Amino acid sequence: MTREQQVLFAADCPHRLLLDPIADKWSVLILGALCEQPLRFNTLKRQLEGITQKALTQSLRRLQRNGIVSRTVIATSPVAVEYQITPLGHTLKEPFEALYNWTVKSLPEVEKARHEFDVNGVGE
Amino acid sequence: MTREQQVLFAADCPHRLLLDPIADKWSVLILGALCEQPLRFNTLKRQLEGITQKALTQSLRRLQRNGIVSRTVIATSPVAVEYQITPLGHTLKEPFEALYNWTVKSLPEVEKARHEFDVNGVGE
DNA sequence: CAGTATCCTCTGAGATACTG
DNA sequence: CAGTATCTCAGAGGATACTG
Repeated sequence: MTREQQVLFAADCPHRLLLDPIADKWSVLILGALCEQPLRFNTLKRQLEGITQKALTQSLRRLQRNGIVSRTVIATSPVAVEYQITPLGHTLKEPFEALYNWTVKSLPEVEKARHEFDVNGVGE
Repeated sequence: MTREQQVLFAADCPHRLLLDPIADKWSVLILGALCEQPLRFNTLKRQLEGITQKALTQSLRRLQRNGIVSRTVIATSPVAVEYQITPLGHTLKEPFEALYNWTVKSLPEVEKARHEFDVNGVGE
């Protein structure tokens, strides 16, 4: 193993750990929505069909803490809260898209492999 | 939201779902190890400090089913089983590295944001 | 050696109700 | 509107024992 890869794949590497709170299912979807435009809590919730209030709050807090989104309270009545992607958060778009492009390109081959496996089993 | 992004971030998109069984913690580490050279079950286990037999077996099966690694039984006594990355699996290296490079570049700014958040709270 | 099989724990996701 | 507080419950994951 090269030195580069030892670092790249070390389990406790702080760089890799950084992805854990950012790359989970809901966070990626939130990022996608906010990349387009700032959104308020309930608008966001409506856009992410299936997310619970609790999950949305938790994800937003995590993203905010990591500097990926910002939270702005607008003192109307009732209060409004706007979430917005930060410049740092915006730089995530490119690597995420690279990964997404891989899935688009590879899905047919993966599906072929799955079918093969499901028919032939683990192989002896 | 552009059409492209609606696709990119749709929760039930089969392309995105493809990442779930591949991009989890152990799978990435296994991929990293196998990228260098084929390895046998217990060698792999020793290299991934902290993984249980169960988790390793499960991850390897999942990766095999998705066409990312291949499994070869060598009929010695006792039996040997060699795991090897497939050409398809190898193409994952590049997008994964792009993401890793992002973490390296962004960690300082993220740490600054975390500190800020932990001191000032959510902000009102 | 390379796994299966079982049991057990314990987090964490979801549903529900409440509030400034 | 934008959350917090509580409860419950399934299931992921660990520890242990067994096997071709």
